Amino acid sequence: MKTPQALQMTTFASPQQQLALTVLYTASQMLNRHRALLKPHGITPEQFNILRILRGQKGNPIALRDISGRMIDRNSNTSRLIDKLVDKHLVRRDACPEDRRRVDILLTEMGAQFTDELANIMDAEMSLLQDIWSHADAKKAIDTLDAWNETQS
Amino acid sequence: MKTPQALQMTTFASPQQQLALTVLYTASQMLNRHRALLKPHGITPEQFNILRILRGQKGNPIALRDISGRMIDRNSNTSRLIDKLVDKHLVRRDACPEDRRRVDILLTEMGAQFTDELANIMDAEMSLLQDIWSHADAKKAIDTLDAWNETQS
DNA sequence: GTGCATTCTTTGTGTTCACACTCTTTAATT
DNA sequence: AATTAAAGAGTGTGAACACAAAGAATGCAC
Repeated sequence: MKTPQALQMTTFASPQQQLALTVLYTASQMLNRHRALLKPHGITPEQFNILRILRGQKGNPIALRDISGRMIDRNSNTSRLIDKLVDKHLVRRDACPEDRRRVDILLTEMGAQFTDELANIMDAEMSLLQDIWSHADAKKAIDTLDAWNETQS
Repeated sequence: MKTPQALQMTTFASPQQQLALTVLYTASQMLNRHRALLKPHGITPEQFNILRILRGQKGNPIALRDISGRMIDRNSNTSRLIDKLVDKHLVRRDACPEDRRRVDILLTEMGAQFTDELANIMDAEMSLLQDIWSHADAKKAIDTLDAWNETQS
């Protein structure tokens, strides 16, 4: 019973098509798992994604547009996600001196501490992957998926 | 430059972790692609997913509960998605004679024809995958991802 | 039969997303 | 310098989702 139950009943035209559905299914499950892990801390995976990007800046401000570029889902909703984080006092909005169109985003002290705690939890979860996937298999699968990603725009 | 731009700046703790992010990223891109393909026909990937399941039934009714089970995203919103399809006259809701808790879902004639047209478009898209992934690579990647899926509940 | 847990569907609420648009500010063109 | 084009951030709208709770129907224990 290797194939997930949700996809079992389907007959696949080709392994390629099956892989496409497996990727969609796996990503959905992963996101659910992350959501469940973060929920007790009152934050969503989408919001945590932004916190993680800001954490990588180590205190330096970053323009909102650069955050959008590094997000998994490029969306036009970064503003609204930042709103939520500002409401929770985890993040600060500053005017950018050089270009007044831009807005710099910065972790607050509280936000930095909060992000560190969550990062530990997520790192622990991520480290479990090493028991599931071998080094070589992971690299091989990355190459395969990236071959498709390259064809996109 | 094989790695997608959105993930380039990140330093990965391990290939395993990189694979996890690559899966999330790839799925997001795939869904965007499907959304763009279906949009001119006024339907979303989520709605088409249901139509495709119904098409597999070849005219036989199927309980709403079974549709939920076969969807990529198990959600509690199947009712509302069906609502949209009923509004478009693509699908019919019938009372289930044996168990009055259940609701049978059935493609209308118009829905069956509409689904066939869309299925052709999506099949054409899916067949492009064969130029990108080899038979063996696809199978290998499926095995890798399923190894993780098995660990989930 | 009566009571009670279970199954199945629906609905309320809040969040996130895509798409399209506006507004302000900067850059480019002439 | 004035006009036009482009970039960046925010917002209105509709769709989909998770979570939770409701309601109706079934099955089971007693």
